[in-house]
Amino acid sequence: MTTINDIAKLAGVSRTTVSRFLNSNGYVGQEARERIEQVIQETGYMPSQSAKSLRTKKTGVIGIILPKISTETSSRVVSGINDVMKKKGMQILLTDTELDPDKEIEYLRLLKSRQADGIILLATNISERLQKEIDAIPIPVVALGQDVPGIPSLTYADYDASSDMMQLLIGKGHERIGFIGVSNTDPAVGGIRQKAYKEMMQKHGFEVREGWIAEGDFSIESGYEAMKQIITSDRTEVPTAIFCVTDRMATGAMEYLKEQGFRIPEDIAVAGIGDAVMSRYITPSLTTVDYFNEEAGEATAEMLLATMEGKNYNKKNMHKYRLIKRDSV
Amino acid sequence: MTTINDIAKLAGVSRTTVSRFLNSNGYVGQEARERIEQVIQETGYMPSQSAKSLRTKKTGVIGIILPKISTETSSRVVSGINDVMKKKGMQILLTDTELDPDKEIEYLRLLKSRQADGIILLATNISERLQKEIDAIPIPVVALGQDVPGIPSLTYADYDASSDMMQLLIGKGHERIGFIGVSNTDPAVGGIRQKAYKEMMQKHGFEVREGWIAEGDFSIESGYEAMKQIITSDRTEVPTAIFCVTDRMATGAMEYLKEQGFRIPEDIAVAGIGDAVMSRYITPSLTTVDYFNEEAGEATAEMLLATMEGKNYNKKNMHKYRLIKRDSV
DNA sequence: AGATGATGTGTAATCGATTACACACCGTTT
DNA sequence: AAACGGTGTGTAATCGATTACACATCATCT
Repeated sequence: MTTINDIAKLAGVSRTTVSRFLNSNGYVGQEARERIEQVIQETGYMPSQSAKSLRTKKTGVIGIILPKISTETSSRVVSGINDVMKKKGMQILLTDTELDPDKEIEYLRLLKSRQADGIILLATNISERLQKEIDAIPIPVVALGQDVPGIPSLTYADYDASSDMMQLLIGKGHERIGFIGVSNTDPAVGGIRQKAYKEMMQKHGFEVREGWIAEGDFSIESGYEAMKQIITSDRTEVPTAIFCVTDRMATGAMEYLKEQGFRIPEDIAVAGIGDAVMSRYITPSLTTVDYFNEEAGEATAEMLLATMEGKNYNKKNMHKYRLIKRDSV
Repeated sequence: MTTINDIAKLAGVSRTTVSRFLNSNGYVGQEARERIEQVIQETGYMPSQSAKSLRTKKTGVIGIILPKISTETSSRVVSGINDVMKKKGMQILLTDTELDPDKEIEYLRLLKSRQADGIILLATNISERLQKEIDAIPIPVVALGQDVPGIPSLTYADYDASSDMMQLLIGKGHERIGFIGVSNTDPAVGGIRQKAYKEMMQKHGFEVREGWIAEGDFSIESGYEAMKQIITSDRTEVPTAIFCVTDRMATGAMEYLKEQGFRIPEDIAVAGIGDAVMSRYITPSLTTVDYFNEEAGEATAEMLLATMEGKNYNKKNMHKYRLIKRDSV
C-alpha cells in the first residue's frame, strides 16, 4: 500500500505538505498541489483510516446495536440512520444482540474499543449493568425505542398509540377485547402497550379476562399460537377483537382465525402496531399504527450528531405516529 | 482513555508484557499476570483498535456493499453474513449504493481506505470501471447475486429457477404468459431471468407478445403499474399467467388484478421469485422460488473467509433454490 | 561444571497519519 | 530601512499498539 510518505517522496515535497493538501488546511502552493494531485492520481493512494484515527481520535464510524438484523423495523431504522450519517461522511458498524442482554453490554464494549464516534442503541430491556456500562463509556450513546435513563432517547408513543387503537376498537362497539403481547422484560413493547390495553379496558369498565391475554415472541408463528391459545381457552365465549402489539403477531393471529373459519372483522377484529409492508397486502388489510421507522432512525441520528457536538444532553423525545385504519377492524 | 502504557505503569511492568498478556502470546509470569488482570479490571481498559490496526493491518471489519439497506433480501443476506462473521469476531460495516453504480466504486474505495479485511459486493450491474476498481484493490472481494468476472462469486440459479417456474406454469396449461421484469442493466435479475422466460416460451412455440412484457423497478408499486400496462395494452386478449421476477412486484401485480376483478389463479395465475415473508400471507398465497438468502449470505461469508486465507481463488458457485408451490398458480 | 533450553521481562523501532513550531520568502506599510 | 503579515514548506513529536531482539534467571542434562 502506498503511504503518505511515498506520495511525498514522489511529489518531491514533505509529508506535511501532502497532509495539508489532503485535508485542505494550511497553505499549499500551486506547483506542489499539482504534483501531489498527479502522484495521487497515478498511484490511487488512499490515506489509512487507522493511522488517521489513531492521531485524531475520530473514526467516522457510528455503531448501531440492534436486537436483530433481519427484521423490517430494524432495516427501516438503519436505513433512516444511514441516510443522515452518509451525508456526514460517516459509516455504520452493525451489531446484533439476538435479544441477549449480555450482548448489549458486550457490543457496547466492543464499540468503545473500536472508538466509534457515537452509538445508537435499540435496546430491548434495560438492566442496571447496562446502565453502568453506558455511564462508563466515553462515547455519546443515544437510544431508540426505549427510554434509557441518563442518555438522550427517542421513544415511540407506545401508550398513546395503544390507547388510540383501543379507542378505535371500543368505538366500533367492542367490549370483549383480547390482547397478544410480548414479555414485559421489554418495557416499551411488553410493558407500556399492555398497560395501555389494561387501563383502557378498566376505564370503560370492561372485564380483562386472563384467558384473552396471551404472549408471543415477536414472530408470526407465535402470533398464531397465541391466538390459538386464546380461542381454545374458552370456546363458548371468544373475544370480538384482538389487539396485537406487533403486525407480525397480528398476521399470525389472522392466519389462525382464517383457518378456523372466523370472519375478520365481522366475527373478530384484529389490530396491530408497526405498519409492516405486509400489513397492507394481506386480506383483510390490517389496521395498525405507523411508527415512521425511517424517520425515527433519521431523528435518532440527528440526536446522536447533536450529542456528539455536546448539545442536547439527556433530551427525551417521543416520535410521532399515525393510526392506519384498514379492513381488519 | 487509558492506554496500554497506563496499564503497564499501574501494574509495574513494561507495555510489552501487557501486550503479551492481552494477546496471550509469549510468556507472562503468574504475578505479572495477576497484577495486569487487576489493573485492567479496575480501569475498564480496552485496547485501541486504531492503534492495533495500524500495526497489524487487520481491522476485523468486513465491508458490505448493498444496493439498498431496507429490503428484505438485503437484511436476510446481511443476517447470514453476520452469523458467520461474528463467530470470527469480525464486525460488519454497511454501505448502501441506492442503486447508483458510481457509489459502488466510491464505497469500494472507502472500504479500501478503511482497510476492511474483506468486502462483499451485492452488485446490481457490472461496469468496466467497477472491474478495474476491483482489480486495483488489495483486499479480497467476493460477490453475491451476480457473476463478477475475476473474483469469487456466489450467484443464484436464476436461469434454472426461472425455467422451472415457467415449466410449472406451462405444465398447468398456460400458453399466454406475461412477464414483469426489471431493467437488464442488472444482469442477474434483469437479464438472465428474462432470457429464461423468452427461451422457455420459444421452446414451447408460444408467442412472446411485446404487450405482455413490462418492466418495473423492484417496488410493489411498479409491479402494480406494470400489470396495469399489460392488461390495458390489449383488453381483448390478456395473458393467463404472469411471471414476475420478484415477489414484491408480483404482490403489486396481484393487487392490480384483484382490484380489476380478476380471479387469481383462475383467470390469471401469478408467480414470483424470492420468497418474501409476505408472499405466504397474502391471498392467494404466492407461488415463488426460495433463494435461501440467509444461507447464501453465510456461504458468501465463508467464501470471503476462504479467499482471505488465500484459498479459493476466483471460484464460482451457484446457490441452491426451491420452488414453492402455493395458491397463486 | 558448563551447556542447554524453557521461562519471564524489557528496550526500542515501527505502523501512517496529524500538527505545533520554526523558518524562509516577498510585497506592503510606516 | 525596518517591521509586519501573508504564503509556502519542512522538522520532528505524537497517537497506542505490536514485535524483533536482547538479556536474565533457573532447572535440567551431560
